[in-house]
Amino acid sequence: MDVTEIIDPLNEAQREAVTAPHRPTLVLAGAGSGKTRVLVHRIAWLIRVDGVAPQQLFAVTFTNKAAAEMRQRIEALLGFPTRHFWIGTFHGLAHRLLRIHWREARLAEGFQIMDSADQLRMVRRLLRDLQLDENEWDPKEIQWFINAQKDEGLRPERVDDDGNAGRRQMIDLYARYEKACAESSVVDFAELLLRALELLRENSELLAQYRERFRHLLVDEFQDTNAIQYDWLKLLAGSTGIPFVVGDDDQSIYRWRGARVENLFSFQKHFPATEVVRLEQNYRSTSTILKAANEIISHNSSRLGKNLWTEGESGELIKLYAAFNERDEADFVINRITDFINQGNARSDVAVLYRSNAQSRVFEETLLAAAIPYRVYGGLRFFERAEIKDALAYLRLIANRDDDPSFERVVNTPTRGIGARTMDAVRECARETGTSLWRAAGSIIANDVLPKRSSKALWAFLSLLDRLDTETREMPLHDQVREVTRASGLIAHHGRDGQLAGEAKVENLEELVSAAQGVIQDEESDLPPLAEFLSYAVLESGDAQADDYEDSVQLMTLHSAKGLEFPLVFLSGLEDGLFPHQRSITDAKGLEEERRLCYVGLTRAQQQIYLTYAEQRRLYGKDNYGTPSRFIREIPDELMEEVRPAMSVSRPVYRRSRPVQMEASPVKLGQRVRHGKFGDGVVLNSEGSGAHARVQVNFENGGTKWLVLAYANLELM
DNA sequence: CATACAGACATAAAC
DNA sequence: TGTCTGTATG
Repeated sequence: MDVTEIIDPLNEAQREAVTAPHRPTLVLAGAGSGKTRVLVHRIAWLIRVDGVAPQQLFAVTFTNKAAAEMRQRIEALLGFPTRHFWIGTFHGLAHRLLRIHWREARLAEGFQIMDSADQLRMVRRLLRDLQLDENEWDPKEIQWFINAQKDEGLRPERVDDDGNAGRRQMIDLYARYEKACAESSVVDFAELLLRALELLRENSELLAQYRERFRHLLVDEFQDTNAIQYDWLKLLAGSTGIPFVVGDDDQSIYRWRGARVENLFSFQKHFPATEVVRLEQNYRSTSTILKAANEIISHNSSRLGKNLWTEGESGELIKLYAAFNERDEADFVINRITDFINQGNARSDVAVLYRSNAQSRVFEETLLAAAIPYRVYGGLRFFERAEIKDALAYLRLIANRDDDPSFERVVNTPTRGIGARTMDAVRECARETGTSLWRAAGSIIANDVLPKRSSKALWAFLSLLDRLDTETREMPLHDQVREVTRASGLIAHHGRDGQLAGEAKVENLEELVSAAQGVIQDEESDLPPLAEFLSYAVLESGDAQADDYEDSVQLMTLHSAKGLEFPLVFLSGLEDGLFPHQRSITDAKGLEEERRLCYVGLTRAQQQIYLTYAEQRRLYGKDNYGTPSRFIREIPDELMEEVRPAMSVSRPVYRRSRPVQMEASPVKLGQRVRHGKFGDGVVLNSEGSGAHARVQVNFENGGTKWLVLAYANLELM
């Protein structure tokens, strides 16, 4: 067996991880240390050397992009297709399980998935039905609440109201929301995970079957897992499964989205025989950049601890530019970019990073003025565009008539004389009889309670859908999609307006037809092509500007930069209040996450990084006078040089001042402590105060533990 | 029923 | 400040 291909390109630590014995393995992989490579080679090793069958693998990532890249690299290494491998996102794999076992999961066969926008509409409708004021009950907040509970694995019955009336109302809304979802046979993203978890938890035979099958559970970006995702892993692993997780606590930047770095800390405790491998050699950045990154992140306390190093050169110093205002900042950045391009470099080798999306505007305007092509990450994606969602709503209704959110969306799009009064009557009827809008509409027509004209319009809509269903059922998917966009009147509707925008919408609808052509059938879940396409549209809605192949400068938030790398990086808006963001600045955990974000930003750069801040910044129409970010101060002077435009009056170089200490908790994160029984360790986390204060300690001789401060008798060192 | 206008809203975002 | 959403209006 030729294993050189798998082993040769690896360094010692990577090799140790890839060839690790079949027991729980935790790979702590620093930025640019070859994390994906390790996962890919591990899978190849398991198959080629250890004789593991592909169907015994269960490999999870967070994005479709990461899953696709993993697939592609495995195929390149193994030389055969991985179509039937269980490699995908948590949501994608959960969905696959639910499609196979929809009956056991108590779902309708044709259940549909709602995206966050659909979910918000659903919440709004619920509030309207209950006649609750949207100003008092913020739909977004309710949506957030519901998702947060689901992310923690909590059904309404199990959420504690803390004796708080407002909270009780939220819980009630959550319960009603669940009921509405069930009546419409729709599930939201969090529901996919929770339902799949419950499916396995409540069906011991199924669980046994899958435990037997999936022996090797591989998880990418483990620091980003939330409570249910970790529960999933633990449940599926049982005592026989072999988890192999890769993560970096220093790159955990999604706490606000439910991610728990703690999962990384408690992994060893849950899987006692865990082998830990640290990947600390970096292949991406110059040593100057790495030193700065290491230095910054060392100001964080709750860390497992890692130190990146490189065999590479020290490279250029980090450049710091103090701009007068945000326009000056953009001018400076774009001038540097112009120089870089004029030296013969590709535009796509440059990234401009910022903390919040609002900052992109000035850069866009300046790039536009300089006629430099650019690409902004984020924004509306193809399957999220209004006209596409309209078309999908028709298709969803064909697949599942009870899909209320879709019904609401298109009953009167394009307009067909079904107004607010008619819909009020339909909703009222649906609520009273506890059925879907579709059924309610049918019975309202039958009972003849509406004015003739309204009744006729409603009937026309119902029969349009029935007709579309029967007439297109036997067609190939893309023909069905084409026919639906035409017969629904959507094409005519957008084509009619004669505007450029309308033309683009028609083109998008045509694009949807081609997208339908490319759908690949999942053999195991055996979905009809339409259902396959619809779930693909929600779960894999793709990039915002997928069609942009022109060589262009990359503009994105720090969050979307994670996982990417560029020879030249600009880290902009380094002002206290902007980065770190105002809303995280007063909270120790929030601030540490901001610092990790800064660490992520720095480690994106391969050769050169510029840090910029503005002394004055106009944001949302208001002028702000910021102080330079504290993160700048945390970089040693000798790694940085201040640059100023040739013409400007010289000013004193920005001086470091004492960092401000802010910490309410009795024991500081990062504090070294000694315990009578467990020995020495480092405080990773803390919660509560006074008699209830607890701290999480990472002990040197194995494992992390939560201890009640009042009893633990910890000795501070 | 399309258009105009007022008002809300702006941390980050994958599925 | 600019954009998006919902509603008032002709």
